[in-house]
Amino acid sequence: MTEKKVSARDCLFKRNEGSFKKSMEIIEQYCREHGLQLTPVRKKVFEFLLDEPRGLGAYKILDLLRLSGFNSQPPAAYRALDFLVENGFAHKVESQNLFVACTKPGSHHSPVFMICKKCDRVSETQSTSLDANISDSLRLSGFEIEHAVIEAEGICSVCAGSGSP
Amino acid sequence: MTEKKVSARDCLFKRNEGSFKKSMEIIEQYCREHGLQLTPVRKKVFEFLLDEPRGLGAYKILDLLRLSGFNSQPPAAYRALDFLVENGFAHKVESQNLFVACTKPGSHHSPVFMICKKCDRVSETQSTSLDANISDSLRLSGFEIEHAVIEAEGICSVCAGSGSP
DNA sequence: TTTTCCTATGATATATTATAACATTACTCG
DNA sequence: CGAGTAATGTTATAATATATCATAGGAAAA
Repeated sequence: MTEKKVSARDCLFKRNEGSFKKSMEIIEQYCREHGLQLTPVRKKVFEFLLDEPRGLGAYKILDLLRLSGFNSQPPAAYRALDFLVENGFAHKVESQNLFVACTKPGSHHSPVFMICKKCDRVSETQSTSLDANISDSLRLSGFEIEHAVIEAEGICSVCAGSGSP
Repeated sequence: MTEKKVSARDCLFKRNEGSFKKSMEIIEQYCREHGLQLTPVRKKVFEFLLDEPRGLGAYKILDLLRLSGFNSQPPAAYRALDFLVENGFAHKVESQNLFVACTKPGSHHSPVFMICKKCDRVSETQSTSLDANISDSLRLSGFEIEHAVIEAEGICSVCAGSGSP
């Protein structure tokens, strides 16, 4: 209960190269094993997401693609994002219209997001007990959950700890 | 294999006139007591929301306003919605870009939505135990929640045909 | 009463987010 | 090869949301 409180991706304010490489390797392997095509544009978009803990809007991604030599139109970005989201490599944060790399790529799960209003960082956790609670609570009302969007806005521990914004 | 969508109005639990009037009366009183101006356009938008359990998009509301003789532009709809949401009379369902009347107007709370994929009906609950769980879970990671978006997609009890609501 | 201020609304324009539709490429597999 | 599928290119447009400045209208101060 002491170790796994905060996702590594967000807790520290710097991306660590080890986990970056690891995430990329994980999805590369996953794609090989599942016959999925991790095409250049899809891989690039995943890189962008890995590199931005605050998440990226689709049009920001489009800009970045163009800067990287992909002369893309909106559908190119959305298609890459669709691929990443469908395969569990990324998530859409609905309340912000923004996309983030998944911290557990390839595993199907019900993510919980924490969005810091000060630093805009988006952290992801998987709270199984929370999921269970939601399921229980809503199942009591006879509702069969297929998917849950859980997004908390507030102040992250780092920003709360530091005196100034 | 396309399953026929059930019209929300054919759904079992129909909107009942008593609770409609009650909601309107509640927010009228609340506005009187708090010096808030429940102007014609604001009141009309709240009526639209009360009358549509599937929720309404901002531009649908704009259409309805025009049909009601308000010759409005988008900001008119968004301003009315801002007013209703800020004062706890309505909510935005982020994952659907759609607005619903609040079932507990005037009280500040953390709503949980259930969105049925078959009948599109949006139901709101307030799960205090759920809130507590989310708070606890995230507070463990040092995150201070200010607001939580919790939206479950699935099949409602009526559409599932599974027992009582 | 007139002025002042504040709130709400009107009106125009534009920003942002997302998808439809159809053409083309390219990859795989028989 | 040739047919079929997946991915991408391309154009256009839909859907959602906000910025900005102008106008109106009532409450309250002067």
